[in-house]
Amino acid sequence: MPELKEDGTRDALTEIERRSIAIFVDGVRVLGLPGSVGEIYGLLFVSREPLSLDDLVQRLGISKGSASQGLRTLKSLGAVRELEVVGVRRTYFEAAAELKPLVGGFIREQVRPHLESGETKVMALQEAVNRETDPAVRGFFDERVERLENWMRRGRMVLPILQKFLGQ
Amino acid sequence: MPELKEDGTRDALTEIERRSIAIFVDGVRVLGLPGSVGEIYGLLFVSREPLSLDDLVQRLGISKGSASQGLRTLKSLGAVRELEVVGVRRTYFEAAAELKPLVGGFIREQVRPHLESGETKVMALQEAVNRETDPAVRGFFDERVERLENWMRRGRMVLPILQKFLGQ
DNA sequence: GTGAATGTTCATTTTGAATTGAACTGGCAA
DNA sequence: TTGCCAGTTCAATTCAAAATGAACATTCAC
Repeated sequence: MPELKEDGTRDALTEIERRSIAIFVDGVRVLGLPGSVGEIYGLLFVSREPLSLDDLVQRLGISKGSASQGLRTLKSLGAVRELEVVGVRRTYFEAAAELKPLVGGFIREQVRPHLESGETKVMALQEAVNRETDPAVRGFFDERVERLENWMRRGRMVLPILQKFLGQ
Repeated sequence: MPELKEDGTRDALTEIERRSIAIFVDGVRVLGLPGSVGEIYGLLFVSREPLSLDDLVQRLGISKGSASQGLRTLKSLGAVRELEVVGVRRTYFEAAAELKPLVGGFIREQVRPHLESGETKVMALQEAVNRETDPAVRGFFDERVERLENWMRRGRMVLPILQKFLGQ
């Protein structure tokens, strides 16, 4: 059930807002993040004024829970800036729209952890292969493990290149 | 319900097979592909003999439907080679384990389509913005659209760099 | 302090993607 | 021709991730 303002109405999204949201919902889905994160970022991206959590809840018709969790994710990625206004309790958010920190945040939060868990798993495979004694079989498995290690190495090396290229 | 051999048994996976599968299930999940695709590739990757669809069904305990669909995906990515043996109807598969074509296949099948649909959406946003008349508002939206176009451009440009770096 | 406003957490529900499995297709063999 | 084998398709089911919303903090205002 969509959340409504106290008067029971809800400001409809403009076409521009809807199109921006559509772009980022798709974008974050590709990156493996939930759609609500894309909705929030997409709306902030075309907002001239910063928005509060309650603004997001009302305009997007999502739950407070989703908005809170989505904002947490965006903060961890460095994709939103938090604006503390003196004398006002509510915190406001705006989109951080510079590519470099976005790419950096994504690599740090999403890519590196996966790479690392992959490396752990390859090491475990390596050990299982070391227990193999038949030399013919062993040669084949060694080649496979070596290949995986090579892929991992390239994965690690490509990240700084990506950052350099996409940053600024 | 897992598929069984006619005698009701099923060859258990070796530790090496299980570890390889675990690596690739994770790997393909990150890329947004279903886990069964990772299971199939993971098993093929450490198989010294090519395997048939029925072999995969039996060893992995997945349905014929999953195996068929998974193999189709892997073929489209160029991640498996099909071996036609003369006089034998069954077709056999082996893992294509060279990084370059894998990266190329992934970019062609998964990345480019998303990039293109993104570009279409940005164009639609552009048009909506063009209908905006208030000059102050217009300036802000123009800057946002320009930024998106810049991101798309970089996305397109980074692909060949990735390919060059990961290929060979 | 107390109450109201803001935001978080998490058990439950919902939703959509993955998987199943039965029906089907196409081709080969006898 | 008939029957069988290998593989595909797709409607129905299952399952995991996302979203909800009510209960729970926290903090500010008075």
